[in-house]
Amino acid sequence: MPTTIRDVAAVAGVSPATVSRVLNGKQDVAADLRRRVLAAVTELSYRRNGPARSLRTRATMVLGLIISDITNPFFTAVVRGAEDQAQLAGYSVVLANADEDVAKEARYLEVAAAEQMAGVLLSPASPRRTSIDVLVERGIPVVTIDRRLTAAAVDSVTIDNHSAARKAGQHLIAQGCRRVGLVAGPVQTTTGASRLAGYRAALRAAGRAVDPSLVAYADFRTEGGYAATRHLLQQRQPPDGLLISNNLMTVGGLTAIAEAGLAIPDDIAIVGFDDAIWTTALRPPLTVVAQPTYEIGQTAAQLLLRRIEGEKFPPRRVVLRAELIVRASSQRSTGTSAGPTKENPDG
Amino acid sequence: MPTTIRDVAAVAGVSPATVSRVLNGKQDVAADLRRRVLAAVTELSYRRNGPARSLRTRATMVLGLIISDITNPFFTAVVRGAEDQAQLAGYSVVLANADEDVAKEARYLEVAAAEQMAGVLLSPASPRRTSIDVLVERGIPVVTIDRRLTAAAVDSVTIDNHSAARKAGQHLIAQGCRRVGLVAGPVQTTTGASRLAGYRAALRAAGRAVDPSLVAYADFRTEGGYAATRHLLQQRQPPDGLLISNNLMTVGGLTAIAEAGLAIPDDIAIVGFDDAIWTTALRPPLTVVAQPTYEIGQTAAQLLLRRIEGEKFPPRRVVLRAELIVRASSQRSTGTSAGPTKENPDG
DNA sequence: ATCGATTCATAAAACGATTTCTCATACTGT
DNA sequence: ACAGTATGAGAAATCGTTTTATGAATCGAT
Repeated sequence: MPTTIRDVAAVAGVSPATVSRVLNGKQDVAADLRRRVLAAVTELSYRRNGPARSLRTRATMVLGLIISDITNPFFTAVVRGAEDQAQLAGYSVVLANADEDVAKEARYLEVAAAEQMAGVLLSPASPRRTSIDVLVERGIPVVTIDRRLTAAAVDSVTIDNHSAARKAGQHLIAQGCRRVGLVAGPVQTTTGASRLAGYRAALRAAGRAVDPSLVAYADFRTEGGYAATRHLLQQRQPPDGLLISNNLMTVGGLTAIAEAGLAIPDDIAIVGFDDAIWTTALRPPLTVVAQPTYEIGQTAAQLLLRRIEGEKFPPRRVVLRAELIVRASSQRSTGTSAGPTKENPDG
Repeated sequence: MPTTIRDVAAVAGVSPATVSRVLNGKQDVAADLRRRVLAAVTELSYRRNGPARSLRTRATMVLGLIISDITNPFFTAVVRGAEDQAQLAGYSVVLANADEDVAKEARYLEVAAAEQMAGVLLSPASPRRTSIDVLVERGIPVVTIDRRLTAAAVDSVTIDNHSAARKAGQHLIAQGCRRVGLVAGPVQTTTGASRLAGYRAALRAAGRAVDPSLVAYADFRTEGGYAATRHLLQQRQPPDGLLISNNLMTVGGLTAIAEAGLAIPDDIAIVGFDDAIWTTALRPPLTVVAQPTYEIGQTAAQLLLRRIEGEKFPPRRVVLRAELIVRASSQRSTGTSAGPTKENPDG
């Protein structure tokens, strides 16, 4: 039923081999033959059979994109960058949602291998327990995004989490916050750990002690952020400035703060991670560490495509710069020369 | 280099045919042979070659998911539902972002046909100009989500947009809003049109005239929502209640309202569409028409899988119920017995 | 005018699985 | 004990494309 390359060849009066060459732009085919073939193709509205092609060439035009949480707007923006870039090169993108689950992730990596995908973009659920051996064995290139793997020597595209978190912390200190807290992500992810380290560096740079009671750990999810923030606010000496390590947790954190009846930024100044669309709809608008999400996806896809083309170079670690966007949620009316305004309810 | 079915057959001391039968659970294979095959499979860590399999069976285990805007959280939630469901049945999901562009969409539909995908989930960019003929010709089933196609007789999963918008409108009226406005989506989408119709129905049911100056049209995007809302607020008689037809436009609308210095809900009561994660982080929390996003994806995938299995039934139009979640952004202190509080700036 | 070099198209062999068709073996019933 | 029937396994064809190896034809140069 479906038209094959033979049908096209018959209509054009040539052999299947010639049709194949025309379609792939290979070698030289006489101009008139090429025209006849192209005419036949459009006449029959012929489309190559992908699987047959893949079988023969031992390669698909498909990139796997295994991300750890598809509901996180950060990743969807990354997906968009990768997808646009892939499409430019004629590749399509297969999306898989590993849900921060190493087992589920492993299953998808196997699928990628079985389907002979051209390459895989991966935000590993764990830097140590995630194994990409299945792909490496088969020569399928991998680029990790947002996070790194400890063992494997593969390309990665991340942001400078440490310095971003440090800058955010220093900003809060400069705004006059006496007790700067942190809602940290899982320390077993490289992002979680780096942001925690950056926060600590900011405190040290300001000559302050790192008070463990000002750090709460959560799981990068909304509920986790809510619980962690609540916990911090219930301390005897709650924070008057808070850095939250990702956008979902920020949503939870803001809810907890609102429930506690605290005013932002005067009772507590807030800096979040990731510049989601809704940050400017908040009152006050949210100060954030903006990650170049689209660019992350784009860069990672470019790197992957170069590997797929067979280009050789030592594993590259691309680190993109995150930017602190200061908005009202962290700007104290009191400014740097802050007096003792700690117990100052909103007027 | 990669191990094939012949290698497995050799190790197990059987024919490739038997290996195939074991792997597909076909017919009866003697227990001891089956054991030997399975042992060989694990020993060689053999994985079937997907393309070869697809070539022979003329079917892939891949579902295409072509959505109109991947940055819209509504769709990512849908994706998640579909993806979970597909995975349960052993299918993987290929994601494509059509960007509300009919041409780009057409290209992806062609790819789906060429790759012989098992089925396609689609949120059509246009009810009329989107053509799924390429797929229908090849017998590839299609289920549309969120929107419908006028011409094609395919299954669809949508929500009851009309009644949802009507209920939202009636709620605003019940809250004492005198001038209920609408930020409408593109009328060429079925969702945009239905929500507009539902809004009008609410006004008519309350015995009010439909004032065209209270309706602004936009494109389902943030910037569009911002511009449309600004436009409405600049009217001589601006709305004191506003229904916004999707979540991205709501973000823009809220920004415009904040810039105008209006207080929610007293100056203007707001109801948005889609219960995104951030709606509860807003102050006041946002009243929304909550769509069962995950369930939409799930149901659509189930329907598609049944079609793929070859089940026959007349085209089904599944309509899921959306729910109005009333929060503070629409609850007037004045209640139903509202007095003339129209020109009341925030205190 | 002939030879050699070049161009361009075809025939046929892969690619790795599934599946039809065939056949050997064992088993049942009389 | 024998004919007939299940039963299970193998040989080989097939899916639609790419690609190598082969060969025909054209052209230029001596």
